[in-house]
Amino acid sequence: MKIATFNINGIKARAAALPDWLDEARPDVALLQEIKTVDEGFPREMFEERGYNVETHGQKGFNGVAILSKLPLEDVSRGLPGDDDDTQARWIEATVIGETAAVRVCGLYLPNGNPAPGPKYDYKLAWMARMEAHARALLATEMAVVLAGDYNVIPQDEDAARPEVWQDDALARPESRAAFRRILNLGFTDAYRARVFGGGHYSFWDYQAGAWNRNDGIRIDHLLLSPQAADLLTDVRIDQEIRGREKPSDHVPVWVDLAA
DNA sequence: ATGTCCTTTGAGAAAGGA
Repeated sequence: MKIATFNINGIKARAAALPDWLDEARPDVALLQEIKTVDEGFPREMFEERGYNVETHGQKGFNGVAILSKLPLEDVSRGLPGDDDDTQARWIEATVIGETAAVRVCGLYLPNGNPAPGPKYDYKLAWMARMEAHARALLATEMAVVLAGDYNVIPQDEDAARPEVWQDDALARPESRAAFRRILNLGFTDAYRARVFGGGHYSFWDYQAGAWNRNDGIRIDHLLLSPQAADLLTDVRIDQEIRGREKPSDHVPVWVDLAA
């Protein structure tokens, strides 16, 4: 079961690049972030005609997440538990019925948090605390669980081409990194780091200042695997070349293959 | 290099977010 995460930065703007990538990469499941549309505005047919089931959790103008799946989906849930007043569309989860195992997949768009310090940073850290609580509950189910999305967290200095630039940024500040580690320490595996070591591996390059051409990137899109999912891991990859194409997102897809 | 892109508002250009 090939499961990908991809922050597409607007479904309307990616109407060509996203189907092109889907046709080549052929993921069984694609978790999309920043669809930047309400549910009614999402072009479901574009994906249904390719054999995908479509579940969205949209919002006007920004945020918004979606699940595309060639396999059956059950028990779809929208929104991160823990704060009924939080109306931002940043979380969707569902159970994917694979040939040999069911996988609980969660698609997440973690708050950016800048400027830090400030209310947006407070929201980010509060959101991460809620995510930790929910991740703990998911672990308790003993299912194979995949937490995949745009984490807006640079886990370590090796995950940035120029770590000194990000030192005081909400994506790399100690509190953000510690909150990310707390989730890992529950028993999750950063799928990419289970297989690939060292620097130079990024999932985001800013549109500004020729960041892509200078390979001035950061690794902020992650797939965290519960022990039951980590045991099924057979492959992981960043589809980096997508960033060099026409009208790209500023993020690229990251995917895992699970024996499920 | 204060360097870009995407969306909304509202009807052209500017803001907010990233």
